[in-house]
This record gives sequence, structure tokens and C-alpha cells, in this order.
Amino acid sequence: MASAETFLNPRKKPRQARARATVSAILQAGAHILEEQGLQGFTTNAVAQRAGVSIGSLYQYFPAREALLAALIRQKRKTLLGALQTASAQSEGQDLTCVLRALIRAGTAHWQQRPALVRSLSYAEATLPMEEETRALKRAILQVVSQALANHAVPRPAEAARDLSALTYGMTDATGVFGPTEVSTLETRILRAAQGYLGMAEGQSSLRNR
Amino acid sequence: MASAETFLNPRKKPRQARARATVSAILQAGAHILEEQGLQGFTTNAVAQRAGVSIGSLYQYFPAREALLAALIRQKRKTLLGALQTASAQSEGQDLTCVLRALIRAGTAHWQQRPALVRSLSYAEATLPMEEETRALKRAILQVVSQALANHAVPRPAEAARDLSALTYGMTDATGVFGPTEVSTLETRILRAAQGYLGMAEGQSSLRNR
DNA sequence: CAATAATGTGAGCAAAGGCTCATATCGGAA
DNA sequence: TTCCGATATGAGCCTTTGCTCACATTATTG
Repeated sequence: MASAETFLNPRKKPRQARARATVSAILQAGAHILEEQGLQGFTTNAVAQRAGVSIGSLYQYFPAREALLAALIRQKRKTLLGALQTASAQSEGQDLTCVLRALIRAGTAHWQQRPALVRSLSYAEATLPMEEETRALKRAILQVVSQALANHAVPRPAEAARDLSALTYGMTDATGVFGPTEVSTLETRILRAAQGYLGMAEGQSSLRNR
Repeated sequence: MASAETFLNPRKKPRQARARATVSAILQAGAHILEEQGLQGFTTNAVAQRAGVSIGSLYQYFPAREALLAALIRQKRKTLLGALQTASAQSEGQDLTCVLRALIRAGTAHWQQRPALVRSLSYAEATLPMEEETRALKRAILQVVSQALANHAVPRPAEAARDLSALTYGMTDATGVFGPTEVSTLETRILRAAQGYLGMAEGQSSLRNR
């Protein structure tokens, strides 16, 4: 169990600036390749070459291909968590609609910036024996959303957080899955679904029928 | 362009019953492996072995590994289309809530039966130069939903169909992504989000606040 | 300027996997 | 029964790819 997770962690930390640049270049190259060619093209040799670094250097910092994937997953997840925390903090005290809009904007932005990358990482994550750290990050993300909802007296905030996250994920991801949709209206449409899910009375929506 | 798609199509049709059984066994084995080990373990040798068939036989019907994947994708998509058509037909004339419930049930059932399989196929599909046939099937699926919505005077039915499909996909898929959720309540929660998205007045929902 | 630690290199090994082809077996028409 | 097309086999070719290791280069320390 312990040995099963070791290979996912970095082999050693870079101490000199030169080494930090190497690691950074490797991560960037990995992200680019994942974005452009998917998991298929994500080979250690390809990543090293694109990073302008020898294959040996890559293996000095990452004990396995999976470790590199795990590092990218951690990175993305941390970014998302930060964005959500910021969004939550900045909309503190405002009404639920504002909070939702801020959270949704953070979520969609995260996906829309590099949709192919997020998609690949999301699939890769499921195939990895993900270590506790990443699992905790996921929990932290849901925690932020859940807390924001609880502040507005939303019932079952944990369940709602999961559903709203999923709903946002699905509708955003579908931009690729079901064909391109107007990006400009995406946020609004998600917000409408979220408000509907929460049973909020509507403001200016003109979709009512029957 | 034409040659790029050829390798995705079956090499030849089985004529004898024996051959049909072989193809069927290959497809089944492929689905099982994809379900249990993901794209990672989906090797042509592994599929052939699991099917109890020689590797040569596999290549007699599928010119490439990708062709096998494409066949599985087509299969799943057709099943979903059929289920949605049935759901749409059976709820004909009933009110929008019933229609939505029927469609959502068909969608969630499709995913819940073999979630890992659907996930893998969904990712694989994005990496394949999918041929026109599959793209058309996707359009047909959206068409069914769109038509059902239009029958109930839902504005922008095409957009709504895409969003509701995406929303259902996201919330169902999240059962795996964000941790297991109560399957029993999934359908209800999706329905609530869908009704909210459509701006429908609520029936017995007790989630209103503020 | 040693001397040692940190970092970087890339040829190439070993394993895995996609796929072919020469050969064998089977089914059915005549 | 005969004969031909359809079907099945699997050893193994060839490429790809994860990864190692012996060695070179660069920083740091005293």
C-alpha cells in the first residue's frame, strides 16, 4: 500500500535554480503535450524532448511517467482550489446569486482555459492510484463550495456542492462533447440551472412556460 | 481524409454464424476489459485472449485497435439513442415533467449500468477521428431530446437539449468523479436542476429559501 | 583551486504491444 | 465426395516506450 503510492511522488526536490527551471520546463511540456495530443502522445521521451531536456533529467525528478501525471493533476487542482477560495472570499456577504456567479465563473474559467488538458487529466486521474494528498484537495474544493452554500442557509450543503460542481463540470465539458456552444452565455445558463436546482425564485429569466 | 477514416470501419462482415459469434465475443471482451482496466489495459492481444479467440481473428474483422474502439462507441451510442427514443415515445402527450423524468431516467440508466465503460469510451471518442456516422448519431440523440422539448413549447429547444444532456451527463458522471452519491436520489436531483434550468414552477420541492 | 555535491546527458536495454502472414481447419455448394 | 471460399490460428516481426546507468558538466564549499 505504501509502496504503491511512493512512485507517484517526486523523486527529489530541485535545490538549485537551474534544477527548478528544469522541473518547470518538464511540467510545462507535459501540459502542452497532454493538451495537444492527449494521453496517447504523452510519452516520457516526448515530454523530455519538448522540454528541451534529456530523458535522464526527467527521471531524476519523476520516478515514473505516472508521477509526472500526478504532479500535473495536483497543480491543476490547486489552481482551481485557489480560484474558488478567492471567489468565495470576494463575494462574502453578497447575496447567493452573486456567490454562485463567482463560483461558477471560477469553475468555467478553469475548464475553458485549457479544456483538452483538463479532460485528459480528469481521465488520467481515474486510472491512477491517487494518493491521499490529491483526494484531500478534492475534499477541500467541495468544502469551499459547501461552506459558501451553508452561509446562505442552503439545505444539505455538502450534497448541493457536489451536484452544483458536477453540473458545472458537465455543462462546461459539453462544450467539447456535444459541439461548441456560445461561450458567452455558458455562465448564465449554468447559473440558471444552479438557481433552479436550489429552488431559488428567478429574477429576470424569460424562460418560464406553462 | 477518406483514407484516414477507413481504418475505423470494420474490415469485413462475418457471413457464417461461427464468424458472428467470434465478432460478438470480441466486442464483449473489449467492453469488459475497457470496463475493468480502462484504455490502459485495452490491448488487442488482451482482448483476443479474453474473447477466447486468436489475435489473427480479431484483425480479420477490425483493421486496427481503433476500429474496435469505434465499434464499441457506435454500439453504446445506438443503445442510448434507442432508449431515448423509447422514453420519448412512451411519454408522448404527458406533461413536461413526465417527459423530462423519462429522458433523464434513460440517460442515467445508460451511464449507471457500466459507468467505467462509458467513461473510457467517452474519452477514447475524443481522441479518435470519428467518422461521420458517429457524429450523426450524436446529432440524432440531441434531435430526439430537442424534439421532445419543442413539443412542450420550450424556447431554444436545441440549446436546451444540449444543456440538459450535459447537465445529466455531468451529474451522473460525478457519481464517480466526486465520490459516490446516493444513486436513488440522483434522478430526482437531476430533474430538479432540469426544471430549474427550464424555469418551470416547482411542484413539491422543499428547497426554496430566502 | 581542489574537492565534493548537484545536475545534466543520451545510448541503449528490456518489455510491451500492434499487426502480418503462412498455414490449417471448416462449411456448404455442386 | 470434392472443392473453394470463409474462417481461425499463433509464432514472431518490428516499432514504440518506459526507464537505467555510466559518464560529463556545472555549482558550491572550504
